[in-house]
Amino acid sequence: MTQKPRVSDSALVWERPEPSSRPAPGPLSRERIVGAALELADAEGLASVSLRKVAAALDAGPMRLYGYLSTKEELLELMVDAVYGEMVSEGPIRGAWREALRSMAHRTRQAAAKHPWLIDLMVGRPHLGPNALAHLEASLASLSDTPGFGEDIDAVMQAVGTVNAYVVGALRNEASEQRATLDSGMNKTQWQNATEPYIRRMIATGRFPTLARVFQDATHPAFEVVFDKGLDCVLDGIAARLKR
Amino acid sequence: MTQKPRVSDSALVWERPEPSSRPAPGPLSRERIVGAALELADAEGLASVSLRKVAAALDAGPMRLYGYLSTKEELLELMVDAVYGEMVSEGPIRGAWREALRSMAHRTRQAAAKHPWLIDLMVGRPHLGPNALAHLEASLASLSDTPGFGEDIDAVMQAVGTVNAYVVGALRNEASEQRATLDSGMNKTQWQNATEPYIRRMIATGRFPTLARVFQDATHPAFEVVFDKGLDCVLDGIAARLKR
DNA sequence: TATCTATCGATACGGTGTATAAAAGGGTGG
DNA sequence: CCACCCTTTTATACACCGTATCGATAGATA
Repeated sequence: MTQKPRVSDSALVWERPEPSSRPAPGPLSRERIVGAALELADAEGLASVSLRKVAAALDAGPMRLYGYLSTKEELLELMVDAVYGEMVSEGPIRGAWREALRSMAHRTRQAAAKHPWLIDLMVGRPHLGPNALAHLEASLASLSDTPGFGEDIDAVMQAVGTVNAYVVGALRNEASEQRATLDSGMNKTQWQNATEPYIRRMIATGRFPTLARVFQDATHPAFEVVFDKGLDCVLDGIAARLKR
Repeated sequence: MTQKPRVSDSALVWERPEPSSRPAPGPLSRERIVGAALELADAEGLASVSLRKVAAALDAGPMRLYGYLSTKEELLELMVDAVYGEMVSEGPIRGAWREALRSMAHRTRQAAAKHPWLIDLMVGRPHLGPNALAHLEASLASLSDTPGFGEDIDAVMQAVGTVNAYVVGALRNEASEQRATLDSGMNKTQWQNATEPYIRRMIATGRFPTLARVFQDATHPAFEVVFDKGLDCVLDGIAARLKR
């Protein structure tokens, strides 16, 4: 049985790279499994994270993973918690409540930028892993000992929850807008060229006058600006309820 | 080839119901397809919405659907837009900007309550269907002619976007918390009994002092209360930025 | 009525998560 | 040192998925 040569590789050994260091077939661990899953997700998207592929990346059969996980869902939870770990390891949160909440939000946003699949996994599943709890604890702590909140633990919880809700929703917005361009094989201008005529035609029906004004007159700021403005808005709301 | 009898049915014709009026094998339409998909999703969850099952519900082969859709993704988009249609058909939005935004948020929340799968489909995909645009138009319109916003279309867009982001994030929170109990075959108390000891053990490590306080001292209000408080908070933030 | 064409359906392919059971491996008792 | 048992790993298999391909079929047109 002759091996089919891979045309993508050079024919000469000398300029052919070594077979990208496969992880030694040695012992497995949850950490290594999650690591492989993260790499796969970062490189090829969440859809490519299948138990078979993750296992293959570790030179193992799919069923081997079931010694460490009992469900694919658990693998996904571990992936989310691993990212929370990255966020927590950036160090403690400094500043008064407003700065604290803002930097929590920015950390999440950075994590979602680094791992575009994160936001998809954050929705639809509660975050109970140790790192997620640590992240939450950090948020709560930096609020609970700030002038204004004092002992009102309910207000702290409410504030953190509201900001988190906004952050998740806003990141989803960004993600779905960016993904629609990139995910479907099109590049950005291709997608714009595909959807803009549609929007323009819809507007031409006259049924969406305000939308038309948005389309024509509005300055469409960068994602980050929109995110920060909305965040400031939420923070203003918290501030307003604080001094009462 | 003898047909295997379905044990769930009575053996006697007399008390056996007629085969629940299958939709005549007649002509298909996008509307009928989406309707079948909605029914399936409402009854058995989003995971049961497969092209095969949807087609079967219409007495058709799976491939038949590809005359009306070119992808399962398109079916999902149509489902979302159908729900937007329900929301829009509840009539125009009344009141000044604050009431308007509040009722938009509540409409979305009601829709998500009626269709638990909705929030899963709202994330990860832009809402460009005609009904989604109508819903957005309604929001924008009711803000753009309200004292305070006046001509500032950017402010209108920002306000609507922020509220929408919060709503989606908050609904995701509710959904994932509720789903964790119901979705995994457990009922509510089962799930609580499964997770509470874990949380308690994590707290016992002493690494989460603030979380511990939340667990013990906080009053855990109903979902709706939390939602409304957060919403009011966001609205306060908008109000604060308005008078400036 | 005959032919063309658009639609539909059967089949098939490659993929998925995971249940089941055989195989292999390592540690322990005889 | 061998035989046994138990745990870990692997092979196989199942049911299901989205959808590409292509022959059958039926409706419309010449």
